[in-house]
Amino acid sequence: MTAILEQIKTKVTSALIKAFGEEMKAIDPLIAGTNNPKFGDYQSNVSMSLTKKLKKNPREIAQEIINNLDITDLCETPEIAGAGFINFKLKINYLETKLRTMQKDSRLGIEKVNQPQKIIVDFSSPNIAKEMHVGHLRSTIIGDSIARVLEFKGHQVLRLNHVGDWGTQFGMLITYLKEVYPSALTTADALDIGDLVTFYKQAKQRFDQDETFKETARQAVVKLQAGDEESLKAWQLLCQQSRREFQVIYNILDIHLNERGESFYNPFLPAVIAELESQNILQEDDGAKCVFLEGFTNKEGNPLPLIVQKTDGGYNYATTDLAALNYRIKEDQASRIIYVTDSGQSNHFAQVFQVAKKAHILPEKIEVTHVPFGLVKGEDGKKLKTRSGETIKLKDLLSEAIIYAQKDLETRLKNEERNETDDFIQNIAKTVGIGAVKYADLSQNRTTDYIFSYKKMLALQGNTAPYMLYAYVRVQGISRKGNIDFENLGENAKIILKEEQELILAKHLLQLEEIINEVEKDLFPNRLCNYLFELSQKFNIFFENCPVLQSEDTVKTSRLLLCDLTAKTLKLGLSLLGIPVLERM
RNA sequence: GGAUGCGUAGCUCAGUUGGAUAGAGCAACCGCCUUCUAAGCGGUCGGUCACAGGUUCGAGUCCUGUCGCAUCCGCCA
Repeated sequence: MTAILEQIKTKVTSALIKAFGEEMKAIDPLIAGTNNPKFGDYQSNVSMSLTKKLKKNPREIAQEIINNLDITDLCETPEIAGAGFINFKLKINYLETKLRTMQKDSRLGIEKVNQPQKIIVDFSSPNIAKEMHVGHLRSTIIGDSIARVLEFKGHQVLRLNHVGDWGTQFGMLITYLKEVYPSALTTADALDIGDLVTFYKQAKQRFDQDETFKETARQAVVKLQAGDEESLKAWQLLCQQSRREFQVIYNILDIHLNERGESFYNPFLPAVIAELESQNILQEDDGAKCVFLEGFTNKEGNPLPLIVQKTDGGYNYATTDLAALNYRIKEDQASRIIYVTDSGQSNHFAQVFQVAKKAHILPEKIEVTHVPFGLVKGEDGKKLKTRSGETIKLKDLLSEAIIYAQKDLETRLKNEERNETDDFIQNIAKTVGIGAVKYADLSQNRTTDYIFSYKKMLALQGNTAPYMLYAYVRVQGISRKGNIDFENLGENAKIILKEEQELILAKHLLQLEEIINEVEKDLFPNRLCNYLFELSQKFNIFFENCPVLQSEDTVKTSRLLLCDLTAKTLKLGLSLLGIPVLERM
């Protein structure tokens, strides 16, 4: 089943060719949804754009397009309006049969892509020996949703957790632990992860202040990178412990990832340098090996280098990223690579990609995309911190959301004099709490900073997870009350669209595929959120105005089908955001 | 100084390759539960789309400049 927009596009294009010749093949027919029902459901803006080319007035062009258009299966006769807009109004019986087809299909009529791509989504990426904190929230949630959408479309997705398990930080930590807590380097779990973080901070302080310590730490990195056994053992212990901690969070969030940290690429780093050298783009500057960049300058206006090997011989993250890119293209055979990191790294990625292109590591046909996102800020508009100024641990943030949701629920149960089991309450609190955190993040255009507020994300009205979940619950309420089995409404059950509210809901339901295709292409999950919010609103209006169970048979069946399709759409849409639904709440 | 992003209603934000009258939610005020979960629905109020030019049939959207905010800027990742 092809999205309606695509079908109209194809038909208008062939009408253009018929009317004005083969050269119209390259012209985008400029089809878009209308912003006002009086203009129908879709419009083409192409006539206005062709006036110069064809030396005719736009309404004339529009008329010729319509004369050559074969669209009677989809739409009423198109009308010309305003400056030369062509308005398309979908036929009701077309809507009815198409909706029924969707409702019967487990994928709701959405086809998988013809040519699946191998796509890498690089997201989450916490640092070993540190706890996951609020800074990892967005990458984890947005990356997961993007991966889910691409997987649903049938692509082969490799979800990579590029954990920070290598580099200067380990030299620092190992050197410091050797001094103050040597058993942590030889015994598993000798330290609590929280203490490890404390030691890490102290190590960082020493590193910044104490030159001798700095030098020892640097040597420790070199030793580690050279494969020193004692260092490797210590490093592995720290990694294992962190890994288990991360997994707790991933379990709560229901996120699956393949860990492939920076260390994985360690063996390939020298080859990167050799490659850059052989292509004559490597230069030495102040003892460091660099590639000089185009379009990046320092304060004096001189070109900025990308440093790939430090004066002490160590490698840094640019080197790792180049090696990773090379590996992902050559070994993983990825044709699209997506990096979900904060927008502060935009420069870095632009630089790495530039060098990779220059060095022929990155061919033209491979699509690499940095998917940037803004900061998480507190309600005061500043970077989110605890009251005492500490970074907020992700674990704490998530449990607080669950507690908040539970309190809300318990107040409501009390007011409504409902009695529910503890299991029921726990389950709802978790689903609503975690769903709210995810949804709040995903529903905002990711490029901007976003203000984190439990109160807003858990609000029962507005563009929030609870609102969406409630719409779903309402449908389930109908089936419970009426003892309805949605899967057994009869093969001949029909959707009949009569009321205004039914039509509005129906037309919106049909847009799902267009939206998912957009997210697949542009990687903005907030479009999907917006769609689901509008769907919920439209369903609620339908629910208020169109009684289901009390209606006479054919109307009742038709409305039940609409309810079911709405519920299925919400469930699928939310699942692509990583949010499960509830039967009751 | 340079790079990138942002500036839309009192607040939080949408706004699709430029398209017809710029949209939600919150807040404020007014209505609707003997009917499928009122965690809902309807209504009222609220805008020089930062500012100034430009491009064109048409600009919140594209270009130039100005102002403001944020993030980043050679050996951390």
